[in-house]
Amino acid sequence: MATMRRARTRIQQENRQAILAAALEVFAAQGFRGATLDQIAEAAGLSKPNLLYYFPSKEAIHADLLEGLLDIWLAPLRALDPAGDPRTEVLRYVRRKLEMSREMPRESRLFAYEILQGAPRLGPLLSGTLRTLVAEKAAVLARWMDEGRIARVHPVHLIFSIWALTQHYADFEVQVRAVLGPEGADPWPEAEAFLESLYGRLLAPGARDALTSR
Amino acid sequence: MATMRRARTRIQQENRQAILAAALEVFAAQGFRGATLDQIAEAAGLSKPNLLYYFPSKEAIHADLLEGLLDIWLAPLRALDPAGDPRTEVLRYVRRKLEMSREMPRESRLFAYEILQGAPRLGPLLSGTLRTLVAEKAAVLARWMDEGRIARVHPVHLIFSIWALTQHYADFEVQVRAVLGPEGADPWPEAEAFLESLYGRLLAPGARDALTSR
DNA sequence: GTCTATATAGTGATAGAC
DNA sequence: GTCTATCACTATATAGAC
Repeated sequence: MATMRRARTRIQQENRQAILAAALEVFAAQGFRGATLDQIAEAAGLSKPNLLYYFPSKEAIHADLLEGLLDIWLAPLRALDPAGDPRTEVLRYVRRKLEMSREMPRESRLFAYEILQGAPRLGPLLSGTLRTLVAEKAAVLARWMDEGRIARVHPVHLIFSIWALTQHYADFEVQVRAVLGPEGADPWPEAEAFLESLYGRLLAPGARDALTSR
Repeated sequence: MATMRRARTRIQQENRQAILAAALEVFAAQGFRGATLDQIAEAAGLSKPNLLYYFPSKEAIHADLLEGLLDIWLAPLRALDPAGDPRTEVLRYVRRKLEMSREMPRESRLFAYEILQGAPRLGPLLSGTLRTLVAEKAAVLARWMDEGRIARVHPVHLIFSIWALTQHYADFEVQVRAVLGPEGADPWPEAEAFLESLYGRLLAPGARDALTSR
């Protein structure tokens, strides 16, 4: 009757989750090639052969992790509401995306490794799902610009900028902390304040570029 | 009399350069662990043992590449002139940094892999050289803000934002191109225009945040 | 200086006892 | 289902002929 999950027992489900959690940790720290099954098995508290009882290969574990990631990653952009107030919506998107970097830095790095390598696994999803979603939301932004409700900038690059700025704090966290120093303040609230200023000023409807002497 | 370089003959110098160029290509594409000596040797047009005649190990090649990189990478920030016009200086910095991403995407990715991994090799330089330089230039920016010549934002995060935005176009180029699509315009001029708008508006002295309904 | 051949270590994956 | 032992393969690095 009920559709059965592949993993039947409680222990099996827990072990699968433990493996995925361990693998996320290791892949995010070292990348796919840098990670070894030994490390993952130890972090998961299992023997290597036992780990391979749950997943057929290292590749399969990695694929499992990536599979759901893009959807989670894009949820904040999906939530951008065409019926909402433009600046509120954009600023909320920025805040949510930054929050995800703070709460899920390992997922961010897993994603960063994948893109850096040329997206061998989720390449098709980038040209498919991702491209479609960005086109849709860029159209919403463009409409808001047409209506004069936010300043006019290239909407797709606006989205790129939000990705770059928010993910930077997760992916380059080591550098951020090295520069701020051991006594440095918590970077996250500073980052949030900075990004709010930045996008507040960028999108203010009356905004015009400062004179640039090129 | 003349201080001799270690590599004496012309061929040796050329081979060394060929190896470094090949290694940059491979490391930037696959990361340190993902790269193999076979790939590097083939790209350099040498046999693997011959390659190891020039460098004692894979690690040594990688170290050699990283060694000079930080200085090159930070040259544009070093060039920020405290005596110049604030907005001109910042916008020039942004343009130079973006140009470096366009002209040296492999170096950018080599650097990105290193930071993602937790900067195991150039960690000390980040807390030393880099931190000092950023502190110095942040002080310049802060002075300009005190004088009301550019708008007040957190100067260090301002620098972070320039790094994040410019390097994004090199490190995540695959994603940028996937989203823009096969027919998409050349992203680089678009990126330059976008970044000029963004920093022009962010730094305009009279700029105030748009009202944000949090 | 450059090659062929090979030593050595590490890693993904499997066999088979329990 | 889980373990010990091990295979097969790959990759770094070296030895020694030329």
